[in-house]
Amino acid sequence: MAEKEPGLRERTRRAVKAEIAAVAKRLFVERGFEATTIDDIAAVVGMSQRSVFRYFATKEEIVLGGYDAVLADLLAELSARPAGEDDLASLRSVLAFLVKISDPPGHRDVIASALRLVFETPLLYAAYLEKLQKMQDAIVAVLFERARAEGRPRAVDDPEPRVLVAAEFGAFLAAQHSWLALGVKGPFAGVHARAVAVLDAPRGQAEVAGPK
Amino acid sequence: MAEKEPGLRERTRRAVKAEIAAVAKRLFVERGFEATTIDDIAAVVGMSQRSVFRYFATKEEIVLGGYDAVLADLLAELSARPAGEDDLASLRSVLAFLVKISDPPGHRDVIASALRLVFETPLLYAAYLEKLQKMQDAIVAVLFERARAEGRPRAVDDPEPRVLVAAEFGAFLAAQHSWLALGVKGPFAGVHARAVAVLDAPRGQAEVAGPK
DNA sequence: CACAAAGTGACAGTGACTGTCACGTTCGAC
DNA sequence: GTCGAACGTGACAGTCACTGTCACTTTGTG
Repeated sequence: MAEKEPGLRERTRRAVKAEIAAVAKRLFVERGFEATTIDDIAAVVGMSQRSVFRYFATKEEIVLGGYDAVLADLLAELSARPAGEDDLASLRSVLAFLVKISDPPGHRDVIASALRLVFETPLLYAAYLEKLQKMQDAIVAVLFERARAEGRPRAVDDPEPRVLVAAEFGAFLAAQHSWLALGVKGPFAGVHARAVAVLDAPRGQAEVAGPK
Repeated sequence: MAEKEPGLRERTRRAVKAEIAAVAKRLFVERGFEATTIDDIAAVVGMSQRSVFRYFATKEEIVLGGYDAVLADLLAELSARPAGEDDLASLRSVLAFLVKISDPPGHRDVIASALRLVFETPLLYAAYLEKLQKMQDAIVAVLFERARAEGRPRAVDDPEPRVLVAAEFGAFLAAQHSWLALGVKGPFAGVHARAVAVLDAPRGQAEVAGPK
């Protein structure tokens, strides 16, 4: 629906967008997100403030805009799951995808500074939480729809899909925090696996001997 | 630390604050959050825009400011738990408190419109997510500290407390969504219990027969 | 080449929020 | 009771994210 072959216009647009984002991210990391104005960014890129807003709707989008594409990919991954697969299994494959792109090989230092920026800037952190929530809402909608299509419709107030999705995303976010606390060293997948293990541990008697 | 006996100055301050909040919430529900300016509110209350900002740091705080007190109560509840109690049990008592105040008897219609306002206004929803996250962060910090004080310190990158807390809060939020989807009918505690049951169900084979 | 669509700069405007200052009120010491 | 300090407020000016508009240029297309 939106996937045509590039086309020169679209390609320049993407290039400009990428340049703005690159410049902006650098300034944000150097001076801080709030201390950097859109005019600063526009000046460095060499365009008017108005034009920057033609590429990004908000200041936060400059940093987090990439997650719109991620959301689309997540949904694609989800609808590629075999019919009849249970929700948790589908969900985990979606999360595995998210985990994969959260630690692209060879870019760990870039990811680290970006992650730090987002987690340490309240405005960005709030926007990030909103993005994660949007992903969850979209996934939940698909799970409801899938249940309906497979002849086992769920009541509108059935909390199960929401809870499952929220728990998985909660573990994902917790893993990102732990990874950051660790200095973004080592593969994220390992940290995430430990987080998911907490979810899988039988409830009611927490305290499974932790790795030490 | 902040709990002294009222004192006239403090009492008037709280009264004014409550009046601003009451007026603002009415206007927000009537005209929408974004369509209502601080000047509108100031005009109705009969004060200057500047003065409104002396009571509330941001527009969102007018609606969500109450959660600062909730956070304090949550932490009080948590530190009142018996030493040695396992994290999940303590956590559940904290959540029970949150559930309780989320459905105060006799105010369900007020809660319903407030909940709808928050969930349907992106700006407010993001701010609400941020508040919930702040609560989680504070609770996680206490759990880490408690573990240290009890002689079983956790590694800084141990994801367990974060995951447990995130899962519980995820279930809470999911329950609020389900409650809203249901039209805010019936006790919230019931909806919440169903949500928590999903967490407690053994993993790996989701699909426990749902209520029908 | 012509023409419509798309991109841009310049300008003005809104609204959330902040700093500052002068003025009036109030609280506590005496 | 009174007086000075602390506090609350209105008025005003300023910043910054964001939006609408318009005239102008650039560019893809037939």
